[in-house]
Formats: sequence, structure tokens, C-alpha cells
Amino acid sequence: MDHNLGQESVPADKSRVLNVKPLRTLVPVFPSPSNPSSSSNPQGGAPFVAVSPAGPFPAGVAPFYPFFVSPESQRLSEQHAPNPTPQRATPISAAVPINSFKTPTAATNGDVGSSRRKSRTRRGQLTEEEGYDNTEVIDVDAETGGGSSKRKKRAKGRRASGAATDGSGVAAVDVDLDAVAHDILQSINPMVFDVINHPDGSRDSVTYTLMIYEVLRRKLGQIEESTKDLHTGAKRPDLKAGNVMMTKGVRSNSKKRIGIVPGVEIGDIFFFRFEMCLVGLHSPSMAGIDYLTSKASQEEEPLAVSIVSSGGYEDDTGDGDVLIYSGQGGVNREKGASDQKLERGNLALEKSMHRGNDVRVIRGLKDVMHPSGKVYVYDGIYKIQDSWVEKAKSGFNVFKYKLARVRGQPEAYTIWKSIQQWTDKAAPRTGVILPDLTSGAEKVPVCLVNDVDNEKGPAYFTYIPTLKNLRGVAPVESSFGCSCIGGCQPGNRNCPCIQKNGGYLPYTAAGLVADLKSVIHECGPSCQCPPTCRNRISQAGLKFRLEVFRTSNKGWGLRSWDAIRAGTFICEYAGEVIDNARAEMLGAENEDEYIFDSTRIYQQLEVFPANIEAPKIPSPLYITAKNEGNVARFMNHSCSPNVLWRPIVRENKNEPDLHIAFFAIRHIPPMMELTYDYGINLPLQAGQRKKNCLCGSVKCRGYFC
DNA sequence: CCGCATCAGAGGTAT
DNA sequence: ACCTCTGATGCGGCG
Repeated sequence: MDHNLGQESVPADKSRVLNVKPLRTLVPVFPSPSNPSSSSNPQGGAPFVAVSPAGPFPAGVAPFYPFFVSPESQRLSEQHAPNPTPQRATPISAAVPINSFKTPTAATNGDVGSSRRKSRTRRGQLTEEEGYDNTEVIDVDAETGGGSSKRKKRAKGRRASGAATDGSGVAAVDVDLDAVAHDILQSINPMVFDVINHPDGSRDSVTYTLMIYEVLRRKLGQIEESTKDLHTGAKRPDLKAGNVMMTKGVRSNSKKRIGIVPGVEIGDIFFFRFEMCLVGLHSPSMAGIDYLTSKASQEEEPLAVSIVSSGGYEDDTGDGDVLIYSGQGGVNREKGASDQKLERGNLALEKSMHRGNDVRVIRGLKDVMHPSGKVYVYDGIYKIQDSWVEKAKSGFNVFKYKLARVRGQPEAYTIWKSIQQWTDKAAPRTGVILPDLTSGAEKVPVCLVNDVDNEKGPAYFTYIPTLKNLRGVAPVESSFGCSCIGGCQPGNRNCPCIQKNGGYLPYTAAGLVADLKSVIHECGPSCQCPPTCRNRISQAGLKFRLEVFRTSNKGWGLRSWDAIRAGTFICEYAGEVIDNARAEMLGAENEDEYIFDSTRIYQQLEVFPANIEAPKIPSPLYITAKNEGNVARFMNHSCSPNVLWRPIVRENKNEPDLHIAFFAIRHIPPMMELTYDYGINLPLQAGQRKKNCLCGSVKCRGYFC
């Protein structure tokens, strides 16, 4: 937590800054806090307060943040009203009609969004009751185009997934996937659809689309594996989730376009082909070449739009800015190999070359964290320089295209290449101060890097990989853990740990959090399952090759050499558990900038407001990482964070083992800073200690605690 | 650990 | 109806 208290402040006494030694004894040296307005912070009482955007807010507490306002209007409201009264932050019933879910009937989907938007606008002017009554609910099922043959009876009505959380802890046997998807879509903040349905994409629309896809995909996968023997469930959750999104029109940039795609940034990464489809980057669910037909482009000839290079055709080239791409065709399921023809994608590439058109390039790479899977890196705009025909090994003709990256674009694929070189020791990582600041305390080294200025490192602290809890925590209901000798199995309805999580394992097979549940119940000391149990994700230590680096204006920060998938556990907040009084004292006097305070309110995911309830955390948790801590102490604040924390309770007879775990909330490309929302203490008083926020996001609210 | 084969799939285009 | 640089899984070979 390297708050920068004004970059103008003078760095602390440099003589105290370490230069050698095991970094186990690194201790932070902070510029003396220049925030005089510290006042006592009466935050007692309220246990963890997580304000759902939909409220309700704690008595006497006003929302500090206009949750339901679009980024644009939000900026305005912040400019004009320092203490914004959220005009639209009215409570919304749990069941929100998804009135924007008109299935695009016309194949030319460009205008669908606008018509939908219009209806939404009109709706926005209705009174609250009218706006949320159910008369206009569109039955999602009635509109389901494909996959209807698979639909079963909806015995449980709209709450098929309710079985997962009804407290019985028993997963429903008869789970209707469409009903589950329906429920998830229903739980989405309607504001999100206003953003998504805009014909032109935006960063928000892309982010929301991907978040919804993730939740759908993981939920469907979770159901699938827990009901495997019953032949219900989607074998390919990625496809099923994508199909649902397409059918319901939950997608961005549905109109194909040449060149940049609004809201999709160079360097963005994807883990499924469908993700790129849903945000309008590359539509085909499998094919490598996307193109506009002559009809769609109103031209005489087809034109290429984007290509995915997945290495399937040996497209290797040493240069990160040049790509040799093979055409499509020449393989037939039954008839085997043949010559490729100048048609479809091949023809489109040819025409694009002659016109000198932009072509988007996505590079598919092997995902080192998940060797079976791939990661797709959007590498920006290329132009086709050359094309020719080659004889492939099979003896048949293959089209080849040489593409060169347009200059002046942000780095993307080359970052991956650099990291690979550092890994292979083919090139040194410059600016390394320490190769491993954990001194071996973690399984993976965490290097300390500064290629910005002359700071030699953070001040002394002791690196500890996990939480130190000297005082007992108030007991929750007694539990004695599970007896899953070989590890907890998805379908096991008798496992008490699975029951505590509502009938499903909280983590997917890939180790991602399946849900946005407020509290995660992991197996713990009183369980008989092995450390490799899938329900012990947060106990396995660091997996990613993290580095603590010097930011340009926020002191030290944290980032990763490895790409991090949304939903992945990153690390816990290690440190020393302290009590409320001590936390208040240290915090109020600005003696400790490394306090984690579970009572701080932070912006919840605005996509699923109704999904978020106040976590039933046994008691408020205060942790200081000033003298002892792990990598989490270096994570900076952002108002548009890419990381989120969740409380984790580990089964431990009468002594609940409470931890704070950090998860990625979106895909994070390598070397992008990891940040979470520190939140603020409530009630927020004028002049209360606040820190100026430097996150630079358009959603920046200006301060945090 | 790695490649290979298998196979059910999806959207979009072509017919 | 046809096409496709998927993605999960299982097998056999490799060192």
C-alpha cells in the first residue's frame, strides 16, 4: 500500500533506505504524511459494510458514490456537486426486468441497438414503479432462438439457481441452464444495458460485456461439473455462455467494422474466442479470418477485418512487428487436404492488401498458467504487405500473407516477447534492485525493480507470506470440516464445505472463483482433504511472477509478468491482525499507511448490484502490514481497479480462520499495475483523513482512505 | 510433459 | 448446408 501522499513531498531520508540485506527486514520509509486533517474516526459498530449500489445504506449514511450514473454524467456530477446526491441511486428490487433483451431479429444488427436504446430512454423517464414493474418483462426463454430443443421444464420457475443458495446446501438435480442464465441476466444492473446497447462500443460496454460473459461461463461450468453424471449442463460453457449472450443481444460493437474497435484497447487479452466475438473484435467463433462481405461493405469485393494467428499454421517470424499468416481452406473433414482457393477470407485479405486497408491482428499464445488453453493478445492494426502461394508439407497450395504492424501503436505483443526473453535469460530485466524481495518466503521470487528514478527500494519490513493472527477471532458457528480424503469433489452433496458455499465448490476447475459471492468458505485445518484440494486455492501461495516496481507518481506498485485471468486468486493480505482501537489510532495519526480495514466501503461491481449483499464476516478485520507483510502491501489504490478482495473463512473448529484474498476482476495483461479500491471509512466527515487519488481513471472519485 | 486424435459446437457466409 | 488457426478430454509415446 504505497500511498503517494503528494508527489511533491520529499522522499524520506535516503540513508535509511536499504541497499542490501535480506529484504525480509525491509521496512517502509514514508514521506511524512502531509495530511494535517486527521480526525478520529468513529467507525465502530458497523461490521463489514459493503454498500450495494442498490442500497440499502446503513442508517444515516449516504452513498458516497453515484453508483448508477454513467461515467460521463458521473464526471459532471462530481464537478458540480462535491457531495453528490445520486439521482438515480434509488433502490432497485432484486428482480429487475431485462427490458432491453429484445432478441435482435434482423441479421443486420446495426440498428437494433439504437431501437433498443430508444425504448430504454423512454423508460428512463417513467416513474420508478413503472420502470420496474414486471409488465414489460420480456420472457427470455420465449425468445431463445437456438438451443430450444435442449430446454427442459422450468420446474423451479425462475429460481432454478435458487437451489444453489437456498440454504439446504444441496445442489438442484434438475438444473435448467437457460433458467440459470436468465437469472444471472436478470440480476444485472439495468444501467449496464444502457451502456452495452449503444451501437458504438465504449470501454465500459466492453468491460461489462466481458464481465457478464465470465460470470455466465463460470456459473454454467460449475453446474456442468456438479451434474456431470446427469447429462445435463453444457459441455462447453464457453460456447453455451456465448450463445446466450448472442441470443439476448448482450454484446458490444455488433456491427462489424474495419480498423479500431471502440472500447477494445491494444494489449487487451482474451482467453476464449467467444470473448473477442462478443466485443466486436473478431466475430467468427472458430475461423481465423474475419471479413466483410461485399454486400455488407457495400463494395465490389470482400474486405478483411481481423485475423487470429494461433500458431496453427507455423506462422513464426522472429520479428514482433511482422507476421506471416496462412490462408484458410485446403482441409476437409472427409476429403482431406487440397489446394487453398482464392475465396472467402483469402480473397478478402487479397483485396485488403491492394487497398492498403487496416487489418486487426490477434495473436494466440500458449497460456503458461493453463497449458491446455490459449491466451489471445490484441496486437492492434497491421497492413498486408505481400501475399503469395506456397506448397505446404502436404504438397498442396497454401496462401501466405505478410503483415506489418502500423507504427506508433502501444506495445502489446512485444511485451510478451520481452518477458519471454527475461524468462529464458536471453535478455536481462533492467532496473532490478533485488531478484527476490521475499527472500525465498514465497515459492515464486518477487523482484524489486526501478527503471524510473533513483529510489533504491521501499524501507525495511519483514516479508511474511500469510496472515498473523495473534488474537482470537469471535467464533462463528462451530464446524468440523469435511472428510473428503481425496479432496472435495464437485458433485459431492454431502461435503459440508461445499454446502457452506451454497452447494457448489466456490472455485472452478481452472481455479477461478465461480461466483461473486461475498464470503468464500474454504477448507481449513479441521478438514481432512489434502492441501491440493480445490477448495484451498488461497492457501497455495503465490503462483504469478510478480514484481514490485517504481511507478511514475504513486511510489511503489505491484504488477505481474504473467497474464492473470479474471477470477484468479492473486494473493492474500498478509500482516498482523490488530484491533479496532489500534487501527483507528494508527490510521488517524497517519502512522501506518499499511492498514487493511474490512469496514471500509468500496465500490462494488456495478454490473451485479443485486447480487451483492453485506458479507457475513465474523467480525471486522484490521490488518497492519507496516512491519510485516507480503506483496499485497504494495498494491495501490484505484477507482477503476482490476483487483477485488473477498473475505475467506477457512474451516477450523470454533476458531474461524479469516483471511482477505485478492482476485482479478478482469483479465490483466502482463506488466499492468494491479490495483484495488481501498474504499473509504464511513461516515465520511468533512476534513476526515482522505488521500488524494492519483489513479487517473475517468471514474476517479478523487480520494480514498 | 507433449503431440495427436476425437468430437460436439458456434456464428457467419454461401447456396 | 457448409466452413473453420476451438477447447476439453483421452491416449500413447517420449525423455
